[in-house]
Amino acid sequence: MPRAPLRPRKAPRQQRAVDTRRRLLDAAAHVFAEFGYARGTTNRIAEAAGHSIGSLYQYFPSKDAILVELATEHVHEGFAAVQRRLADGLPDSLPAKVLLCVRATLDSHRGSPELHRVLFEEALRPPELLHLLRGSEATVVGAVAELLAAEPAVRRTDLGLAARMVVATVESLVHRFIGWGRPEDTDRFEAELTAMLVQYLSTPDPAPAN
Amino acid sequence: MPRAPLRPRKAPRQQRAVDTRRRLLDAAAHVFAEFGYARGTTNRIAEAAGHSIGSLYQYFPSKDAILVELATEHVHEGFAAVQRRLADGLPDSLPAKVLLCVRATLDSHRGSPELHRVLFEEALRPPELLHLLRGSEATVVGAVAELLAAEPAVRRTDLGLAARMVVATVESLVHRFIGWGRPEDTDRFEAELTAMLVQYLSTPDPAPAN
DNA sequence: CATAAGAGTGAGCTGCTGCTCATGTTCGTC
DNA sequence: GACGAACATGAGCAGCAGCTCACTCTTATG
Repeated sequence: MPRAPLRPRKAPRQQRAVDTRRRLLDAAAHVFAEFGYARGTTNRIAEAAGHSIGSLYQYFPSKDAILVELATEHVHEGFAAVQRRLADGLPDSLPAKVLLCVRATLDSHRGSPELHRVLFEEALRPPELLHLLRGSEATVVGAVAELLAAEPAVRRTDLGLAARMVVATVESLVHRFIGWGRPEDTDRFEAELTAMLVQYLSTPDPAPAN
Repeated sequence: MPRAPLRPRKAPRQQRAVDTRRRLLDAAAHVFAEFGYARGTTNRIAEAAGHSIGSLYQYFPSKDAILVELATEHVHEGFAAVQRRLADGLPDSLPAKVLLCVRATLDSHRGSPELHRVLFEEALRPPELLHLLRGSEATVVGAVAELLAAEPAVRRTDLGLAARMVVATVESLVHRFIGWGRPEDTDRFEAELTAMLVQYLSTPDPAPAN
């Protein structure tokens, strides 16, 4: 399993090549979601895409490269979704803002929770993936920290720490809920998680013991 | 990769066989932690244990069986550690109780966070592992729910839900912190997480908007 | 139409995986 | 010390993984 460069060895120039590349990527998403990374073989991906294994290696230099590409797309889509939600305007109250974050995170997991699991938990060996993850996490934490700074209801002193706590909590619990919870409990879960975070944020720092 | 029964094909009867089995298991823990499950090969495990591959298959019917055994041990050790902590007596205040849970969870992750990740995130394909996980989680949630019920400071009405939220939050955030945080920030993290949970638990259910 | 480059193919190579089994070594028991 | 059972060995097998490459088909362009 030699490490190969992750950039495509050939860029598609005709439309059908673009389509082929897309079909391969979509098939990879399905195959990884269904079989996991180790058992999601490149031959299976090519077959699921309705193409030969040769075509796959025309556009992706290695199996890892497909994974990284998929993860990159997923992250970018997540950011785009948040932008779209923010286009309607940022709500006023702290609970509403927190709820917005929770819903945005729920959205980005809903599509294919299994794929999400594979991308960001099972197969985080390729260094490029780790970089991507850390980078996007840092971006999100930064944005949340700014959001908190502009919100008078927030009483925490260390906003960087608070932002990291919020992001980690939302990300982790949403992930767990999508995986194990029932869809009809979503409203309940949203409310519960939002309540927890709002309480945390609006409590002064040296938490008074009981 | 045919599915084989997970029980040992031969029980050790002499002391040296017991030792061999232990060495193999310990080596597996190291190898899985270092290489992950897919690349943590049985040959590598045997080599790391200083035994031949044949010996490995005397005591474990398959690679999956080793994983499941390792996970089972890890879970049992976790329970035992909590029992030990509780032997000193259950503290009075809610914050102290929550802090105890947080510390117990920190303990069980500290040993080898990478192994923990492999066992409970990367390689959760074998059905036996899933059963183990769900079972132990249910046990923990049940215990926490009872603990909450006996605590007057808790104002949540749905204690089952609250218990699930607490367990999920502690488990997830501790895991994240161990993986990414710096050891010298542990006290800070403990306090922050405890504060968050205590605030959540001691707030009445229909969270008043701001 | 000619033609060159782009796109697509799939048999098959290399390497490594989980695992077997025929054989050798050590132990407990008499 | 003899002898059977328990223990340990490791060359090697079957199978499949990622990936290559010599080849064919399609398309854009003159």
